[in-house]
Amino acid sequence: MDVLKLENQLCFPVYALSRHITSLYRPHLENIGLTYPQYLVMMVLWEHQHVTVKELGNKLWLDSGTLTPLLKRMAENGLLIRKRSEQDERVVNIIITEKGENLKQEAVDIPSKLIKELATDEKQFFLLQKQINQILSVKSSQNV
Amino acid sequence: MDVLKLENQLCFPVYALSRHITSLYRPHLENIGLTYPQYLVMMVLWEHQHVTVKELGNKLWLDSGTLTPLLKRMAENGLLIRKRSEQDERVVNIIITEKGENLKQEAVDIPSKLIKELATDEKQFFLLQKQINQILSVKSSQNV
DNA sequence: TGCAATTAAATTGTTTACAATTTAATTTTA
DNA sequence: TAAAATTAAATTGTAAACAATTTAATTGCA
Repeated sequence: MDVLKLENQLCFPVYALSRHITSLYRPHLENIGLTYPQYLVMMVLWEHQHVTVKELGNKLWLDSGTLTPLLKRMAENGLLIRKRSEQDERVVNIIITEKGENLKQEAVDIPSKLIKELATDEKQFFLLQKQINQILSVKSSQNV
Repeated sequence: MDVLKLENQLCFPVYALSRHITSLYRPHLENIGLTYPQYLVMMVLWEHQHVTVKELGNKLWLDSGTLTPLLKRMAENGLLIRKRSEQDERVVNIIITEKGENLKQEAVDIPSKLIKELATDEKQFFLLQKQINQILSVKSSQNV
């Protein structure tokens, strides 16, 4: 087996599926004014109301180089507030706003829509990780 | 189950794993002067020697907006030549150079290194897609 | 105590991604 | 055959990602 053939790669399907999933989310998230990484931030805030940038980075595996500009954009859109901690001036707290809280109602139907788009039924969705290649071949045949 | 909790997402692990894999590739690819998407292009060229931008886009699921600047950088690095087709002036052919061909020898050991870094043995690697969450939880515990 | 080490964000610079539009060439069809 | 439709790349603009560095605050320890 030629280990440098694209078809023999196991990493490429993960990379391609990740972008495919993001593209499925995009139209739904666009309706509520979010990008996919911003949606991930909102999910953390819907659960916790406030987190530090550091904590957010640990949960999403993103560093401040990615998060700082992303959170500034979200603050401009009124979804959260960036507030430097008074106990430790190095720390920046990210606090969800009323507008951010309200957005949850508009987002609540998105996951079920994604399930429908990614797979034919819920059961198949929960086997997703086992079926990366199969789903990619479906997308592939749709595109050709 | 709260469908908007991060821990209940099935798409986030795919997104996180994809970035994790890229970060594992990075030091190896840096040694031979490639980024991960550029490495994907080289794999196509090592197999086919020449392709059109359109064909490359179909294989990698990337559009000309991504590929054009990426291919220009690779052409600057001498890995390939961009040559507009004479039969159809709309088409741009991407042709691998001698330097690009020679790079394959330097890349040939990378996949086996990745297997070792992603999983403990080759068998486990081939179960990768079934184990996304498990591998992510390993990475998670390493990071905390 | 006071200086070195560590830590948290921010900044800088480069490289993807990708939507939307533009440009130029080729096909189709009225 | 000439205008309309289609196609392939390129361009423009925005938003991630992330390495490397910088800034400023806090901790640790000599």
